[in-house]
Parts: sequence; C-alpha cells; structure tokens
Amino acid sequence: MSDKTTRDHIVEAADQLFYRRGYEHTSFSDIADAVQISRGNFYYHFKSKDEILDAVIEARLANTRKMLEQWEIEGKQPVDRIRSFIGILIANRADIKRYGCPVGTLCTELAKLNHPSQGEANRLFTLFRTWLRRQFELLGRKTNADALALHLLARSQGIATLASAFHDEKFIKQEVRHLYDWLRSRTKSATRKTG
Amino acid sequence: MSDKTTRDHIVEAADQLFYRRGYEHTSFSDIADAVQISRGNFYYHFKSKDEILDAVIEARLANTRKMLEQWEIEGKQPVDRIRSFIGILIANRADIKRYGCPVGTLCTELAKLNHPSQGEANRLFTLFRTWLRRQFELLGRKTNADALALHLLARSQGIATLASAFHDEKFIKQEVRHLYDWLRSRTKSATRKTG
DNA sequence: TGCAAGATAGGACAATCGTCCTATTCTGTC
DNA sequence: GACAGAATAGGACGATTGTCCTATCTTGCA
Repeated sequence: MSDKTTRDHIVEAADQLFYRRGYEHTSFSDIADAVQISRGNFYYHFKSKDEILDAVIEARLANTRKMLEQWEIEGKQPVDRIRSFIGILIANRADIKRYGCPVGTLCTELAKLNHPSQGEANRLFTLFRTWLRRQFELLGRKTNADALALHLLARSQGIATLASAFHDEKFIKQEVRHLYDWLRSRTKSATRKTG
Repeated sequence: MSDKTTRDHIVEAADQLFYRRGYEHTSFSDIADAVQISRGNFYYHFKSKDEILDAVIEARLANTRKMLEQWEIEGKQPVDRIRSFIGILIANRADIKRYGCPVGTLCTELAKLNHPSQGEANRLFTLFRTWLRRQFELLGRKTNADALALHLLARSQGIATLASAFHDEKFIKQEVRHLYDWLRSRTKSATRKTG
C-alpha cells in the first residue's frame, strides 16, 4: 500500500483471480475491476495475458522460495521443516476447501490448455520436490529421498483435491494427522520402504 | 457404430474433449468437428452447452456403475475388488499421464467456474466413495470404512495430479505398489489406524 | 404418392474475448 | 513555468463464443 507499483498490483490481483477462477476464466476486465485501472492500460505494463501469467508464476516461485528459506532458518531439524510443509494444509485449509491447491490446479489447467507456460508452472512443483528431497537426504534417506518427496507431494495434492470436492475441512485435519504419523514412521527407523 | 444415435455421438465426443481440453476450453465448433455435424444443429438435441455437460456426467456415472457392478461379480473377495480400483491407475496410466484423472480434473474445473453442475460432477466421487466404503465394511472395517475410502481416493488423485505434472508413468507404478502394500497392511491385521 | 414429423445445415445474433491505438493526464527535471 | 517521458483512460478492432432462427432434406406412415 505504499511503494508497490501498478505492475505489482496487477500481478497480485491476477494471482488471486487465477487461483479462485482459473486462468482462462479470468478476463482482463476482471483484473481491471480488481486493480481499478482501465482495461486498455494493461498493455503498457504487459505485452499479453500470457505475460501476466508468467509474472504471476514468477511471483509465486519467489514467495515459495522465501518461505522455504525461512523454514530452513526456523526449523532446527529437517523433520520440523517437513512438518512445516505439511502444516500448509492446515494453515490454508479454508482456501483449499474452496479453491484447491494453487499449484496443482494451475498446472492441471495449463496442461489441458496445452499452454506454453506449462513448464514454468511445473517449476513450482519441482521447487517443492527438490526442497523436500534435500530434507529427506539430511534425514539419512539418501537412496529414496526423491521418492519420499514425490510421495508427500502426491498425498498433499490428493488431500487438496478431495477437500475441495467434498468441501470438507475435517478431512484435511484427519489426513494431516496420518501424514505426521507417516513422517514419524519414516524418521525413527533407519531403513524401511518408501511410502 | 450402428444403433448409436447422433445424441450418443455428441455425448461421446464431448466426453473425450472435456477430458482432454477441459469443459470451458471445448467449444461447440470443436465438438461439431469431431461428430461431423453442423454447429447449429446441436440445439435440436440439447438446449445448451450445460445440458451436454450434464449428459456427459450422466454417461460417466452410468459407465462407472457398470464397471463397479462388474467387479462385484468378478472379484470374489472385497480385497480383490479394491485392488481392481487401484488397478485403474495402471490401466489408464497413458491417459492419466497426459490429462490427469477425468473425475478430479472435471470437479476441480467446475469448482473454479462456480458451475451449477458441480454437485452432479461430485456424484462421481461419491459413487466411488460409497462403493469403496462398502468394500471396506465387508472387510470388517466398520468403524473407519469411510475414512479408508476417502484416503484411498485421495491417494489416487494425488498420484494422477503429479503423474500428469511430471509426465511420469514410472511414478504411477511406484505409488501403486505402495497402495497395494497399504491395502495388504489394512487387510491382514484386524484393528489398526486409518491411513 | 402425399404429407407431417424428425433431423440437419448454414448463417445471423449479441456478447465477450484479447489486443491495439490514440488522446489525455500526471510527474519530475531544467 | 515549460517540456519530455511515464502512466493512464477509453474506445475501436477482428475473432470467437454460445445461442437461436429458418430453410432444406430425410424418413415413416396413411
């Protein structure tokens, strides 16, 4: 609300709208209404709608990196950091119930549109995957760290999808408890199977 | 290819296109091209695009019911039937890798569009949920059969979402093995926790 | 053979989309 | 206070959308 540029406001509004309504279903008029600027004025800041999408993805990547780095500082143990990741489901459960996971739903939509920015959006998944893998490696799970990371990502995605379909927050809490149990079981013992 | 009506052809083509491109991103022209009929002629068979969507959902519901009933006949044991459900991921892995889960992606899209047929689409999820719950009940899991059903549904959704994002079939096979392990662990022993 | 109903084709429609253009307003510097 | 460049407003554009209308063709029954 101070040194934020108009461009920042556009990206912020587009981010929210793309999450809640989807990329294709969000029109320039929608964003213009939200930012309170003229519709024709977009093209001073962006060359196309696709370019706004790229800016939104870039912003999400930056915010996610910042969050993950913060966790590296806060959580002394890798286990605590992974627990922070799982905690996203609880912290954002109200939004997830209504709109699903911002990463998963965007990647899914762009895949169906066969959109050129699919790869960019998937970097959001890769960012989490790489970060989780490193945490599992730090836990001594060298051989299957990547499989564990993917497994945790998949579990989270499934929880978000079903919570949204059934509008069920209790289900999120229930599954998160199981995720904590799962994490504990993969942490205590030295060598066990992946999932 | 014989007694199928034009209406059936429309529903079939729309089903495929809604799956591959999404509902909103599929236009009447797209369906018309696929069915090889005039665009204006749709409204003899359907009053609106939404009505085609409802017909598609109804067709999917019918096909799914038929499939589940078939499994009730084939699989002597409830465990075998649940294994058949998990097996969908393997049987359809090529499509899942490219387009995700037909149920999950449709429900997710309709939620973002705030489409009136959200409830209808979610019945697809409910159909699987109820059927799975019954199988777990038959296994003696009376108290947490529904939680087990939801858990399995969520796991499947997550697998489909990530397999699609990473274009990774190997990941599907890997996770399916874990699902079989999980099912076995929930089957042998009498009382354990849910997930 | 004649005729009503079913089925289809093709185009018109208003609305909306992303895009682009030009005139106007704001802002900072000399 | 004048002036250049950044920023904005508002409308025009061609294309595409879902929808609707009417003329034409096909089919089955008397």
